[in-house]
Amino acid sequence: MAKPIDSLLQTITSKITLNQAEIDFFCSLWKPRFLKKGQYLVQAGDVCKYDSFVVKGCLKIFHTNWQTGQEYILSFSLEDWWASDLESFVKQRAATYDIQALEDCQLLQIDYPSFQELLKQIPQFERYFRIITENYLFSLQKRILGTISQTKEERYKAFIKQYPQINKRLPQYLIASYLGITPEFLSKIRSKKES
Amino acid sequence: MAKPIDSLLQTITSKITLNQAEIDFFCSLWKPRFLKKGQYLVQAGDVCKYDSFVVKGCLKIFHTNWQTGQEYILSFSLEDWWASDLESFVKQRAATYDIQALEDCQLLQIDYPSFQELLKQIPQFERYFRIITENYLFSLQKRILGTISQTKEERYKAFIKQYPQINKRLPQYLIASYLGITPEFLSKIRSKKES
DNA sequence: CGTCTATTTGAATGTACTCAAAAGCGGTGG
DNA sequence: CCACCGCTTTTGAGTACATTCAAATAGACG
Repeated sequence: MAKPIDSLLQTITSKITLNQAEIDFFCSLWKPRFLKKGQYLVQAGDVCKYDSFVVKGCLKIFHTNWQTGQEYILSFSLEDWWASDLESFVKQRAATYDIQALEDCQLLQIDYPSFQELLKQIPQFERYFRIITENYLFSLQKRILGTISQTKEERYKAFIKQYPQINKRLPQYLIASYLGITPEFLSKIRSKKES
Repeated sequence: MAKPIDSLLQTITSKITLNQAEIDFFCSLWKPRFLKKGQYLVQAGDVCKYDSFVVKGCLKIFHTNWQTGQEYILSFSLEDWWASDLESFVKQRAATYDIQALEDCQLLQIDYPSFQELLKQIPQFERYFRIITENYLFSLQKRILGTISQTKEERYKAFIKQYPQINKRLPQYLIASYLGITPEFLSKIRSKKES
């Protein structure tokens, strides 16, 4: 039966090759963590002590405007992806984002000292995290181009094409927040398409 | 008298420490390149063969919609920053962006094999490029939050606050393209502020 | 001075939002 | 089993934000 660590290990070894001693060391650094739906993984203002890998479940990374109480979702973290305020984690500074579980979640966590030790002991991870950071960056560049070149309706259509499973899995008001549109307007877009 | 390579070296050594042999090796990998205003550094469809450091001048990285001919500026590259289609460079695939000089430019370039050799010979650079990639990523995250949470007028105000020098240096229609607004509307925003 | 390009201005239009009310939907307890 | 509660989605009217298009003005450069 598959252990939680296996999905993390598989994600890693699809990009870099490790020997058994490295695998054992790597696996020893991660601790399981469970979150109930609604629980916070990180709260803005705190230092993000852990980088978390999502084994099962789904979270939102968002910013809250304290003037209006309005939430803006920066991204969702689903299975086989990461959930952290990366800037807070790598600089060990106060987080600017909140991270909250949208479903019951199973995570694997590494703390900052262990993360530094990992990079030191197995320098390949320096490369690994450079590459996944780059790939995330490329997706953000595409998203920015979308926001400056498309109408909100076009952005929604592109979203359901790229992430059909997220669109089905999450309520409309969260999708709307991610896209930067009102739930009412998203409702109108959706009803338009079916006619 | 300062050589072009000095500004690159200073940027690098502000984050990592190199010995003299490493400095010499590093400097040997970069070749100067000059561009006249209007010249292309990269054209969409080509493979981005070089990573370029901007010693002097200014370029735009943009995407062209072939249906409409409309250009959308992803970012500007000014002194002490980089100009490349990073995804094209690191994966040696066809570029999706064009890069064009907005002024006469002085660059330093490294080709892909030399870049790989640099990472291999001096693994510290693996770390260095991970860190600057992360920092660029954080700025993109903030930009995305801006696009989903602010009106276009608010985005312009945030832009001039963050990049007053770019706002003065470049014509309005380029700023408008970067912000994803029309030049006419930007004109109206600007005239409003002065009243 | 003339030409080319960039900016400004205004009217008409389109896109998306606000606000309010109604309808849908899932869970819980009587 | 149904009634009620809380939360999400839908719908519509009115409004605000931003665009399009066209024409006038301003600036840069030879």
